[in-house]
Amino acid sequence: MEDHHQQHNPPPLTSQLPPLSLPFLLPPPPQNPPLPPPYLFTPSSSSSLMTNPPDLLDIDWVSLLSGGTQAAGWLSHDQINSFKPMATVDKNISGSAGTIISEAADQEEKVGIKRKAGGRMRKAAASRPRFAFHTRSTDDILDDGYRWRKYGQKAVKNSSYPRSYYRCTHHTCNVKKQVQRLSKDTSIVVTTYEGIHNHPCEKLMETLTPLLKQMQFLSRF
DNA sequence: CGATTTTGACCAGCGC
DNA sequence: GCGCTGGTCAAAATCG
Repeated sequence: MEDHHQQHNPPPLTSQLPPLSLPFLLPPPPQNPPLPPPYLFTPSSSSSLMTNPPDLLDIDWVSLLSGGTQAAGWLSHDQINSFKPMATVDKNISGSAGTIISEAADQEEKVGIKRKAGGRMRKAAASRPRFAFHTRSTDDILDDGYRWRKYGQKAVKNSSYPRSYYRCTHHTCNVKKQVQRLSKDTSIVVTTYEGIHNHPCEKLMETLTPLLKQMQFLSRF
């Protein structure tokens, strides 16, 4: 890994700005179009995943980037494009679009899962927000601005492509995601997020820091 | 040399 | 109980 530009020394005025959060940056959710029907994701039955998916038109970046559990707003292509500067998401999905296809919080609670592996007890993932979405992309990895470390890969039934398991590299963050390419339509990548980031998006902050400095400078006049 | 990826092993849940 | 499957661990390999 190279530098992460962490030795930026912001001017004193930085501390006077309001705390930064993603919803602060996002436009209000549009009234239309209506939400598509929910597509439930059952961890133990990947074969039933995404039968009859909705059109691959829009992606719910509000939920995706804020780690929310609600498909609160469906964004137009223009709105998606307007987000390009705030994250490098578009780098890997340029010419592509995606959509939230499921929102399955409390799944593990429902089935009462307390897993073990390698002889160690795992933390029960109680009420971990979990949702999946499609992206049409040649790249398996969607650059969502966070840093991930791969901790496993598994061949799954009824799919000719393996499923990859990633964990957020931030020390205190326990967010995970699974990435899998659809065998039915190899141009589609299914990404499932589990949990909520408890830290800001590094790339987002990198992108915004110079902008904030500029705003601070201009606000002095 | 630290961070990340790869990959085989391990384990729990589920269906039969 | 047994086999199958999915999720995770951790040592080794690889990368930058």
